[in-house]
Amino acid sequence: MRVVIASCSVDYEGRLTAHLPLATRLLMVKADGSVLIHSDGGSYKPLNWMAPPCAMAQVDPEPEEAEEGVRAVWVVRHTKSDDRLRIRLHEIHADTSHDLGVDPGLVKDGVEAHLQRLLAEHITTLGEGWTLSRREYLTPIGPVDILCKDASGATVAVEIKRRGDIDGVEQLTRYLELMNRDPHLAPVTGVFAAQVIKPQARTLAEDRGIRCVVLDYDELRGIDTSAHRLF
Amino acid sequence: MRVVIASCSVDYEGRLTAHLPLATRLLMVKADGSVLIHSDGGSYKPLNWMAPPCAMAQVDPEPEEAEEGVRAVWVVRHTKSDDRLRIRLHEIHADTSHDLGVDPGLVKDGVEAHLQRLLAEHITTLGEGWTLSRREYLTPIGPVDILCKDASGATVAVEIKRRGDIDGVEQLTRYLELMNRDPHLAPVTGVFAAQVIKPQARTLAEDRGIRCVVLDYDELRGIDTSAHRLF
DNA sequence: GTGTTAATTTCGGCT
DNA sequence: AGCCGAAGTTAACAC
Repeated sequence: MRVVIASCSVDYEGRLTAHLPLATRLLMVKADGSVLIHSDGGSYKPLNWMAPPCAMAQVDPEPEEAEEGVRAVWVVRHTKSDDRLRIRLHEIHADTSHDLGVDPGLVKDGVEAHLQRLLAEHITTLGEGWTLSRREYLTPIGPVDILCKDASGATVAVEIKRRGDIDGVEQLTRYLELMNRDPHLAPVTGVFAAQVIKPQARTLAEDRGIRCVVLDYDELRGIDTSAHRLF
Repeated sequence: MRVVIASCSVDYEGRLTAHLPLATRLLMVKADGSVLIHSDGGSYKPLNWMAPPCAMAQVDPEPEEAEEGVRAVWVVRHTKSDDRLRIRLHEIHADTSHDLGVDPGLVKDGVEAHLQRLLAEHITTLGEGWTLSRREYLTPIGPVDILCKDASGATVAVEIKRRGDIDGVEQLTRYLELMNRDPHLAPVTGVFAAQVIKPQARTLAEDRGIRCVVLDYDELRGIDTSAHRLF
């Protein structure tokens, strides 16, 4: 990885056109050729960048650029699309390279898949006497997160989200429409389960006869929260 | 901005739990206290990070950590939520700081807002004799991008996307349902306009009687594409 | 490889 | 400040 601290201006042309005026920034060139241009604030998103696969070439400044104090010009081109980045370097404050090797990668825990597994294991959270039929029940238009039966034996489709938005309600609605056309399955009712349900999503869901359930991750997970205190 | 190259392991606890095994990485500490942990690949998203507002404190390694070769431990805590990051530094290869100043920020051109303005200005792109009624026509469930009339004077709602996906069709469908319930507006037909329309979105739209139109940005913009060649 | 869905999304606009 | 929709989204997963 190459790290350069320099004052620079940048132009991007591709899916849109964008320009960065002259200022001091951090330029990161990764082993795969990708380039990141970071300022000293904001969040993890760079001001500008080029995603791999791409290639960087250092070219001579145009005469006009040289007059304006440009010492070097990097042209970065995407290999597949015609996205391109022109970085004009003025003053270079630092330029170092380091061999980082391949990263073993991030290990995650606690995302939607976990919510789904936990809810499947504790399906009675949705109601006394409910039973699990299938997880990831495949339909031609996508997988239904959980298919179960309520106490009366009626089929229920459950859509699980971390954050319950209008999109999730639409998704569940499509599944329900499809399944209710199948005489082997119909009638199927819906449950929209999420850690947070947005008011608009709740309104839409209830208007369509879909029940909303707010999930408590820690409650579902149980009492094994005490172990492995790192902080 | 502080830039550190070091072998490290990282644990995150917050909205989820995540762990990074020991490896050499780049650590970026920005002026606002935010921390980014980058590997030498992937794209602009860091392996792990802490968003501002947050604060970093260097603490002593636990005895076990010291035995494993940990030279320093950074604990980064988010100021508002209880998200936290524990970074264990083993070998430190570089540690530099630079004053970057405030960034003037990115100037963009060519996103959805531009498409909408251009199409509104050239509404006859959709058909001879069509006329613009309103841009951003507000409904209780959101704004309709463009409301116009076709050559026969019938009302048409236009949804504009850069990339036409199934979501956009659902959005337009909701607007159409709502507007067609209003006797002052009905009947309203729909046009789904985008630079690219995905096959599934097209199928869904046409199945619902919504016309699909592919927009050519350069064509809408006119012939002033020749100026300002940077590449 | 293509398409679909989630994300510690981030970012901007508007109410 | 909160809500909603877009993003040069990126990333993971299924087909």
